[in-house]
Amino acid sequence: MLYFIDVIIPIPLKKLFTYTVTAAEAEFLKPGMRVAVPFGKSKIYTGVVFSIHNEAPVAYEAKDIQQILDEKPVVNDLQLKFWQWIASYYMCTLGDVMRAALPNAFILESETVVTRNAINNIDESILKDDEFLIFEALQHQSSLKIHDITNILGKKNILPVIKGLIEKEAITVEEEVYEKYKPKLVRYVKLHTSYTSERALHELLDELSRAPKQREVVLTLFSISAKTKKPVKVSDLVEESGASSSIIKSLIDKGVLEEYHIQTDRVEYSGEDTEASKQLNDHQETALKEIQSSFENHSVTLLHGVTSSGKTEVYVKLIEAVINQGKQVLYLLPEIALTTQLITRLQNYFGEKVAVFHSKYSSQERVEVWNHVLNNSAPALPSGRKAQIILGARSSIFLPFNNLGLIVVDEEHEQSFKQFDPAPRYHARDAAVVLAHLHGAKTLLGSATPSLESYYNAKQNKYGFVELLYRYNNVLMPDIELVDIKDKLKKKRMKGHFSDRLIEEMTETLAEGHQIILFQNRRGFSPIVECKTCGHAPQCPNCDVSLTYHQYRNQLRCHYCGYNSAMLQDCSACGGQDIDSKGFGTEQIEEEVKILFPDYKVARMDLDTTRGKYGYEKIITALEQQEIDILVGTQMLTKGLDFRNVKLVGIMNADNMLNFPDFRAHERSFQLMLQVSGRAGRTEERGKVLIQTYNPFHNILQQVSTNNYTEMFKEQMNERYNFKYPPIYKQIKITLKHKDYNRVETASIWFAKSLRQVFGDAVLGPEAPPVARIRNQFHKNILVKIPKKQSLAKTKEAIIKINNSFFSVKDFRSVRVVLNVDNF
DNA sequence: AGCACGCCGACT
DNA sequence: GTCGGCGTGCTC
Repeated sequence: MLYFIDVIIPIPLKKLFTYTVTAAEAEFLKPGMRVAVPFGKSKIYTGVVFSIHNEAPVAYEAKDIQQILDEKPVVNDLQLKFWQWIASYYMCTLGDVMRAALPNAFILESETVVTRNAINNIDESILKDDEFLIFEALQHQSSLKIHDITNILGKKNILPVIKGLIEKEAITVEEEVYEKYKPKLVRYVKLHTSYTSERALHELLDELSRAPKQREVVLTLFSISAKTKKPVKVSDLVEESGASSSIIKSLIDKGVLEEYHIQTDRVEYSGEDTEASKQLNDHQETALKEIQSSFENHSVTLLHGVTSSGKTEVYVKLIEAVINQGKQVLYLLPEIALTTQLITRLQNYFGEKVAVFHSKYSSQERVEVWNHVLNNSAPALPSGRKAQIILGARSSIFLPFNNLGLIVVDEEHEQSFKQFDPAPRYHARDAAVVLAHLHGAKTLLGSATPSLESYYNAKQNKYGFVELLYRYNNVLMPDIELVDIKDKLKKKRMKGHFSDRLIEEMTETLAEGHQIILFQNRRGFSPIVECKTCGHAPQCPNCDVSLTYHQYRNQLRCHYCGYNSAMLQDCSACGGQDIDSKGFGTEQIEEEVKILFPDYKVARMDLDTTRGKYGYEKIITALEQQEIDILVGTQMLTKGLDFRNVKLVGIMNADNMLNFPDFRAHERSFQLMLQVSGRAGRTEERGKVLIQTYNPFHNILQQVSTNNYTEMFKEQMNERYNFKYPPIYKQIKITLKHKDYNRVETASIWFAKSLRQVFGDAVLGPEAPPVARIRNQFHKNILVKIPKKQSLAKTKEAIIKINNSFFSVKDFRSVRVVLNVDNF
């Protein structure tokens, strides 16, 4: 009997690949184990075993696998099912899903290693110059990597050189696979066993009296281990004793100290003592009860809880109940809401049982979290299980859970749960619902401003629905005031971008010793730079957008491709000297505040100031410690931050969000404004929010100022219905990209025409997006709107069919096609 | 996606 | 003449 395995390869190809295995290998292998397999002419890839069978492929000869990489599956059966769902729902390949799901360090890649051919004695004179250089380098080093060779020769195309050397039998090449994950070892020291007796110890100390520094080290070692009663790290010893590591080394060499290594976690769980969860207030208690009873007949429940209503405490109670049943919990949050504030809070309750997983972790750290989750089925620590609660951003839905009991999706309305690039373009909230279903678990969606989709699902009784309408400690919702800046301008009551009302409120708030948050939904100093003489605005050379001025580096930057150049001194079109900045961003607001309130400390929070691992935390801590009086920032400010002393929130300009060209602009503006407003007055005193706008009678602004979610929902749903938008209709966006404009043009017209033959006028476009060229690629969008009663599966089938015939047209082959399901 | 193969322009 | 550009086709 012959044995074969079907393998998922991390490349965007539809098919699985079949390899031969021996009977013994077939016996050992299980789906979800990793294997290294040869692929193409020379590469070795990491594949995940999908199935083991006896059906020999007919059209080709299967290759042998190179080696098995795991003892036990690293991916479980539920995950493989989940991967398949993602691939089919979001129209991508299993390979795409594998790439996104596995920590990078699990996906090994081969490297070509060149070694000297030891058998033959080569006549060096037959070698060309480049060949000789490599040959000579190999006299000194036993092997070279492709990368090294590129460096030695200083040119790109080195393959002919290697080929030449192989032909002349001077070298051999091999593919080597490296395990990328290395456990972290920490160096410890202890006193050598021969000194354990009292007498030997005295002798040692006498002996060391002539080496005071070494004696000091030994004494410090005693004091540390007496204090902590734990093994002593070399790093601690160095720090405590102030001795250099060479002194420690000489003690080890002498045999006084003994060194050893212990494997440790890179990710330390700092949660110390577990604190009991808080007593819920009556409203929270009711909400908890309602959620629990809702779960009895709805596997998904939406919790609509106003800002500062204490949703987290309710989650904590639910989580407690689930982990007491020995099940796992996934707590999903948008990336930027994963702040130390929340992490510490949960660790205080659950200690080591909490593990955190997000994009700022290194790939080594991710492997550790992965393994903790994977091994969770086996009891680990007496105190409980490590990583039973995962607190993570969208990609944590891919962790190897084996018995989830509950998924909490907090800030459910956040758009950052949707991945846009690369494939799989999944929405973590929706995928989480499916994941929970696979585990027979419950899903709780929570938000102060639910997405229309979820609220609609709740209204349709597809989801359960629970409301929490009172703030913690019964603090009143902030008082929201709209300021008409058109009117203020007319009456000359604006100072820069600040109305007299805002300045008044700010002055008062600062005088009372409270803090202020100013929200400006745009980064950069001023979005557009324009020549006053000819009106020319500098453009990005790679994209169809104007460059943005960033004051802190005096740079012009492109927000799409990252292109940057120094700020121009004179206009590149007419040579005029007068260059003006139009519009405004966070940087300019910060500047103006500094001038208006010179005695107070101002800080800014946006993408530019929060780069780096702790950039974000620094600003948050500074605000908490009240080192900052006024914080100017973008979207980031809205994410679940809890500042006690902020009393005033100013929204500098509401109009630029409302006028955004997107069918969700109004919904988003509502969510954004209410979320920012929620930062005001979170303890005792009622907060104040000022919204500056040119159009105070805009329905959304009225709804924000009265905190009227239901009204907003009703009105927006009406529009969605009229214009056939989600959640009434489903939609799939098809984007075509190519560097040649005419090619995308004809290609997209062809594509849309074929779609129309099937779907009629449910097809929109092709249309050029607002930014028609990005990174030198021209874009065209086609939108397919799908009514509720039309089968989604059949629709996708039809699209795939059209896509396939598209690629059989020769001229279209080089056009990139991106399929985006639920592209919002 | 990579990567090889193959066919054309611009340079030591 | 070669080096290096990218169009085309294939990967078990």
